[in-house]
Amino acid sequence: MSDTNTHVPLTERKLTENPEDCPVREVLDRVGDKWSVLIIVMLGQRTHRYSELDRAIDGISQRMLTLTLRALVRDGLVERTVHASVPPRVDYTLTGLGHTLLEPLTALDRWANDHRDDIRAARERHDRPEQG
Amino acid sequence: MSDTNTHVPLTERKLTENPEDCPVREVLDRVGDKWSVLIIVMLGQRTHRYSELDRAIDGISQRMLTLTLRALVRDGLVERTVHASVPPRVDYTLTGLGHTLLEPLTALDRWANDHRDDIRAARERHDRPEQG
DNA sequence: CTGTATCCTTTATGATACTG
DNA sequence: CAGTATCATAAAGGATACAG
Repeated sequence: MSDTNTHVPLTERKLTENPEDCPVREVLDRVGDKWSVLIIVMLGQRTHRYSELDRAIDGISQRMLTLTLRALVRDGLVERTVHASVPPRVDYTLTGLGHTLLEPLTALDRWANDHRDDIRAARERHDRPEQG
Repeated sequence: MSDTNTHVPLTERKLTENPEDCPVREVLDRVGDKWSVLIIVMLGQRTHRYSELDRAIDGISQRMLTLTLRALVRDGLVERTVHASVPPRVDYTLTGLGHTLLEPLTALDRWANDHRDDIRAARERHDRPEQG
C-alpha cells in the first residue's frame, strides 16, 4: 500500500499545470469542481440512489449529477449498481478508494471551519476603503 | 475523536452549492482553481518575488499570476510587499493563515501520491472495452 | 425512476501588446 | 520589473424538453 516514507514534499516537486508532475493538482482536477465533494460526502454516509442524491444536494441539475457521478465512477471512487426492477433503481456506493479520500477532505473541511472567519475578516479589511 | 473542538462532521451538514452552508466547498472555491495551490506551495518554501513565481510555475501567464496572487492577498493567505527600488521589486509571502492551509493541502497531496495508480487503473478498466 | 440531448450563459484561462 | 488592457477561446455549468 502506501509507503509514507517515500512521500516527496510538495515543495520539492516541479510546479506546473501538468497533473503528471503535480499530484495535488491532479486531485483538485477531480474533486475541485462544484459537485464532486458533495456527492462523495453523501456517499460517505451510506449508499444512495440517484433520486436521493438529486434531492439531497441542493441546487444540482440532473445533468451535472449524472456527469459528476459518471466521472467518479470512472475514477473508481464510486460504484454504480443497477437493479433490474420496475421502476428502475440505481445505487451509488463509495468504493474503498473513495472512502480513503474522505479523510483528507475532512482535514480540508476542518481547516475551512477553523478559518472561515479569518478569511472573511481579511476580505473585509481588503475591500473596505482605506481609512487610517 | 477529540472533544476539544466543535467540528461538525461533513456528513452532518447541509449539502448545497452555497458555500455559506458548506465550508469544504468554500475552500475549494478558493484553492480549487488552476494556480492557487501551486503559488501557495511556492510561498510555503519561502518568500518569492513576482518574477520568481512567474519563472518557477511552469505555464502560468502573467495575467493569471496577477489575478491569482490578488485573490490570495485579498483572502489574507498571502502578503504583498512593495519595495521602493529601481527596478521595482514586489515580494509575496505566505501569511500565518496561509501556512496553516499547507497542512490539509499536504494531506491531499499525500493521498494523490498514494492513490494515483489506483485511479489510473480504474480509469483504464473503465475506458477499455468490456472483455470479461 | 434514471437518465439523454440540446441549446445557452457564465466563468476561467490564454495570447499578445503595452506601461510606470 | 511588475504589472494592465484587450481580445479571444475554452471549459463548466444551467434550463428545458424528452426517452427507455
